Amino acid sequence: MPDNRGTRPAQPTLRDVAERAAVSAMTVSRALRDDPRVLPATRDRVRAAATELGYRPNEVARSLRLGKGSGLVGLIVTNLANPFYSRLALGVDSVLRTQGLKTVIGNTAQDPAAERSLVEDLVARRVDGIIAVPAGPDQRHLATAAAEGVPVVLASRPPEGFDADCVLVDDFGGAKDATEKLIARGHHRIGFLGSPTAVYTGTERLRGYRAALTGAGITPDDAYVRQGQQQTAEAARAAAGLLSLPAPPTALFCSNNRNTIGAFRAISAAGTRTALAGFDDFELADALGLPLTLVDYDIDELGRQAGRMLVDRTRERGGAPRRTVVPTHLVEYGTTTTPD
Amino acid sequence: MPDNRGTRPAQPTLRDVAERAAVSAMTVSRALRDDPRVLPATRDRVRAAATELGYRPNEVARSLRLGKGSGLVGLIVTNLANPFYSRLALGVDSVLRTQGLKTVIGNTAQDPAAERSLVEDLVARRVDGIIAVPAGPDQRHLATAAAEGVPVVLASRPPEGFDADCVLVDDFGGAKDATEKLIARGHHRIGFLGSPTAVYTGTERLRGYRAALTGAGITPDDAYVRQGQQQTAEAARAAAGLLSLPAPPTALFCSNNRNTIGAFRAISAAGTRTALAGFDDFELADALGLPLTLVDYDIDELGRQAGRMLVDRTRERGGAPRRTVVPTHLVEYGTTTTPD
DNA sequence: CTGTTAGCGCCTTCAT
DNA sequence: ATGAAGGCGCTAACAG
Repeated sequence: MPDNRGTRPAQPTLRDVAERAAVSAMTVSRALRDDPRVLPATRDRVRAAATELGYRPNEVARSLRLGKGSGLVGLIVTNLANPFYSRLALGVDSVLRTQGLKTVIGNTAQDPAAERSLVEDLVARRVDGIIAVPAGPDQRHLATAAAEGVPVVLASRPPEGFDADCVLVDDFGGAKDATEKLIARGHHRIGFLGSPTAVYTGTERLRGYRAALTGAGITPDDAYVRQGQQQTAEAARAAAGLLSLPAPPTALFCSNNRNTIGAFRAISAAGTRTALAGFDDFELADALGLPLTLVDYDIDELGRQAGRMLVDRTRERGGAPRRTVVPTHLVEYGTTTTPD
Repeated sequence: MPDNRGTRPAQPTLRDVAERAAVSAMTVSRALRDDPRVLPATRDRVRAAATELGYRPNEVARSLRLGKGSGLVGLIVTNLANPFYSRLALGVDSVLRTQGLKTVIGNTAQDPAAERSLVEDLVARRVDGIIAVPAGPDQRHLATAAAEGVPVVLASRPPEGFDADCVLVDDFGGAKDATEKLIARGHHRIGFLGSPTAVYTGTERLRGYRAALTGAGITPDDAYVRQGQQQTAEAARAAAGLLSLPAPPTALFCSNNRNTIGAFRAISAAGTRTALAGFDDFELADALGLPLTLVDYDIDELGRQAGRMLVDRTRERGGAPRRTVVPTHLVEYGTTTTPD
């Protein structure tokens, strides 16, 4: 991998400003940071010199000297194009920016190797912390970072194999609620479409779905379960598969918005009256001309809580790891069908 | 604004590793970077010591010493929650990462002051460049950064008042094509819904809309033009306003996806057969049960080109500013209505 | 109020 | 093949 950090034309330094203002570098340093010990007249002179030279403090040097972090917090997500992650990022940033911290977003595109190298790079840059939505079950790179004293907060998944703060969604409860709603409407054969099995949120939501069935005296049937779809096209194919079973499900529960949208397309194409429910709200869900039950929750709040936890952790290291859970609620769009 | 960069527990440095491996710091530095001048045996010993200590090279110190950039590129956008910007970010990052550069995303939430301070911070961190989608017409902060030698690339808007590379979309042509399509279907009274007037893309698209009308011998009527809507709700209100005119437009052209979606909602609510066209494709556009003509273009490519331009610029400073334009094409969803 | 000294962690240069 | 000196730009600590 080529190292392309550019050769920068030399920028003026403290000393250049000092020379021009006929003071010492130290005085410039103080004047520019509004140290009250500097004579107002001197301060103004220094300021003027700095402006004339177009002086910019070098945050890199400052950071090194202060021996603290860089004022940066790394946020690791798998796919920024998913509105879920971009909203999360905004929530995180809204909190961090009030604390003078900058958010560096790293996109891993689901690649564990990319995630690992990203973490290493962030640690090397001495970030003040890392907020991550880990892609896979192997979190050793995060464990290492945490062990080296970098505050780590996980969002939407719990830590595996080490201790860290985390902010979760009520995956189990939300999935159970939505499935129960379908059951209450008279559905017995309910299909499940979900993300890869290795993903925590996926398995929790599957658990919730099964719990709802069991609680209603319905035996979960794995023939109605399709897991592993990440894109809407795959999800549509999986849904079509379920719909063409000899005894097709009369309702589908989808564990995330990619699967819900895919299922919607499959149902539209098949022309059936299959009821649809899913995890995650999404734009235009109300305009699809199909009844839809969605498990909604405050993504921004998820991000804000993650940001707050990280800030707390930069202040008080040590202490037991904290875990909070963001609640979910059901949203209904259109009118819901009942089985024939 | 509190400065919350955390106090980090001391991490092992080169010297710590040197002591443990019983060599000098210099040798450690070389060994860790695979300098061939180091005896393999020594190198292994050093490596072992580094691992045992959990040593991580300090990128901050490295960066300072090398006197080059930080290996970071700042990307400034107004609203990450808009899929347009998150896709752009992915396109940019896909190019930069192959060059060993990291993308730092800054969200300004349309606030010019936030944008200014973001630029300053990036310059202070000695980023290797800045890619920006400026929020407003005042670009002096970017001009300053450029003048100080930081490569600046603008995406989707041209530089105002200074020279810089930029990557644009064929705003004029796309808007003209879409409007002509509506005209070809027999529409004469065509409304326009757009973003704030100060935004370049908005004015270009308005120009395209007007050019199509004029070209067809229709006199543009400002009574059919509504500008300034940023959110779908405002756009829906503006569209409803047009639809309730004495002689309502039989078709609407929207200058971005927020306005298109708002217009869609207004048309649905009003129950009219108003034809709809807009700039930007969006997910589920095909599922709205309404005919829709959209101006589509490759956002990722926009990002990739911006990334490439920046990389080029870090290598060869100087030279005339470059400007490229990403082409657009029309996409049709559903069947299109003709005026009564 | 201002200046001097020293050093953050690393790497270039020049010895050895 | 390895090491010692010096300094990147900045600031804390201690003069004066």
